[in-house]
Amino acid sequence: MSPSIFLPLLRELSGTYQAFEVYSSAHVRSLGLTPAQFDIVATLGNTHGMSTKELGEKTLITKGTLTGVVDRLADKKMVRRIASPSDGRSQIVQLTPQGEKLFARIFPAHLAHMERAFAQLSQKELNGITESLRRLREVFAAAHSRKE
Amino acid sequence: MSPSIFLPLLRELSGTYQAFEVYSSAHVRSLGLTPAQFDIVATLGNTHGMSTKELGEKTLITKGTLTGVVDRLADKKMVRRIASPSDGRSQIVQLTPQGEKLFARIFPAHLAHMERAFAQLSQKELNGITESLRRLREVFAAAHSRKE
DNA sequence: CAATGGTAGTTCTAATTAGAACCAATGTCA
DNA sequence: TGACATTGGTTCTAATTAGAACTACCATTG
Repeated sequence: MSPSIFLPLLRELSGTYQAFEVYSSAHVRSLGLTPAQFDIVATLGNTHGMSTKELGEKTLITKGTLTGVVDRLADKKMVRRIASPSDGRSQIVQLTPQGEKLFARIFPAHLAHMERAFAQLSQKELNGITESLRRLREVFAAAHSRKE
Repeated sequence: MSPSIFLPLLRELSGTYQAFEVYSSAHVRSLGLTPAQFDIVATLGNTHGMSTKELGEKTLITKGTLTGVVDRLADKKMVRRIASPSDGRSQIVQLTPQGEKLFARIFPAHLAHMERAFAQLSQKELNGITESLRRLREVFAAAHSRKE
């Protein structure tokens, strides 16, 4: 296989993700949160909280990073940590009432912002793109699990 | 439009990019470079150098970040900065002979690593995914340029 | 040619990032 | 039960990140 065959795909993947980041994170910052903080608040919204581990899995934020992000949200009184009743090692992170209010204010606003972008896509296009992404993810996951 | 319609796409985009990062950057680090540094070396390879501005456009690295990344590569004697002959504000960044050797060693190795992942995809799948990414990028770019 | 506005890079700050080392709690298994 | 590996979180370090303010250098226009 000639290498140049998949290089355009990689460039497009980086460029597309970058375009998403620029569009999304500018809006998130205008709401007063960093993208990582928004991710946490959005994930905790409408739940009773979850362990740091689970939060990391859902947000794709590494555990080492997560400690700092949660620390900063806790400083702002938006989340709190409570001990897990079932596992002495585990912390449950949950929104405070103030965090709930924040969630209610910014989450719909951000959804509306993203919706303005996606209005350009038909349902069929949307599904096709999602499927392409899923396939590509599988490819990397499979290659990764072959461990080399 | 119900919001939930595009959320799976966004999750998939993040997840796919993350899977790519994990697969690619673990290998890059094993070669002794950070992903950003690799990006710079790969972009400068087989050229006579380019301005910091151009380098930033090709690698999608912000100019503020770029200064530090190039600094570190310059510390390792892999790149050097020379004044632009035509523009007094501009710097040309180029690989040193040592940097060229590094490029020759790691670029093909990394390409081969990526190729192991892409071997699973047919040419047709590859084109389809690339097209999906391009379309999605357009959507964000268009929404972004409408400035809101 | 002087004023003015734009551009290329650097610097600064706050935050995120991955990865590795570490600690405490948990699970396993003989 | 007692050794031992595993797991959840924190801590530490080096690097990247975006964004904003700043400097130096163009370029344009009157």
